[in-house]
Amino acid sequence: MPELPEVETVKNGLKPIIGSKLKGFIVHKDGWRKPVPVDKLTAQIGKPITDTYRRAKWPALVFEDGCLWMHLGMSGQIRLFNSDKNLPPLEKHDHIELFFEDGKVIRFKDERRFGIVAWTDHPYSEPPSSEKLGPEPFDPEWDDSYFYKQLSQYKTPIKPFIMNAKIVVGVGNIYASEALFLARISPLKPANTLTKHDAANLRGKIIQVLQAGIKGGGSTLKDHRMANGEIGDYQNSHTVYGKEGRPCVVCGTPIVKITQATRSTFYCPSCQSD
DNA sequence: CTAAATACCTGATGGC
DNA sequence: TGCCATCAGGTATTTA
Repeated sequence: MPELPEVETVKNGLKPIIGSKLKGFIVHKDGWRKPVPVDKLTAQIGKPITDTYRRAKWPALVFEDGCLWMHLGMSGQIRLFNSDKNLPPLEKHDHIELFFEDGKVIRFKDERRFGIVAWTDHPYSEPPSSEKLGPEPFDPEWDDSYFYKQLSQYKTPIKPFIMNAKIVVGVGNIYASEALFLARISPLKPANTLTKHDAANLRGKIIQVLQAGIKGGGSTLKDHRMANGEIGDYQNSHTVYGKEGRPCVVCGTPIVKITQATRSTFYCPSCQSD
């Protein structure tokens, strides 16, 4: 599911858990890419959630002395139930359950198990990403001159470039194609060939599509769910992603699908010509 | 150092 | 109906 808008939607939907104290948990299935931090979580029993948080595509439950991260991988869902009475039956890939003293329950489901459950000491710490993460797209630190300077240093095609979390976090395969379409920039264009005007334009469109995605509750292609189980809406606003062969909404030219860095890219070869 | 390829895992879909 | 190949929101690790 999860690019920035989907993770932000999940994080916001988990807000009602703030103030609830952890009562216990069950790991129905372990054997993830990283082991579930059972000892760290056990140490939090009796302690309250103080906030919910997001950094890049990592959502977290914040405790007084650390963060429980639940990265959603490609197919993860985090569901919040207000009462342990009349809980729906456990589903096949509900792998972890958190129980709270007030009866609330959080279930982490992940069919493909590309997700990661991890603990870091200190609230609002950086997530356990393997590489140092770049700036948040909505952070004023990520401005036009910073972005342009980054662009000028690499010849990587712009589409995989903006998906690189070292450059800016949160942009995944859907929103990268959508932002480039709005900016009328070819996904194949080398990063260092963008002008200052292109950079400012693209930065604005990235922010625009991410904000619109959040407003729409994220894009549900298959797995994305809000914390209350509802699907997102923003897939209905996609202009190019998944639209291969369909007419461009601007000029009518059929949308083309190509592969870049092993990922599908969709674009209008007319509006987004080199 | 960068950049590209591969691996991780389950399930849906389409061709034959 | 079955079997095989391909593809899917991401990222950590390996290979060049």
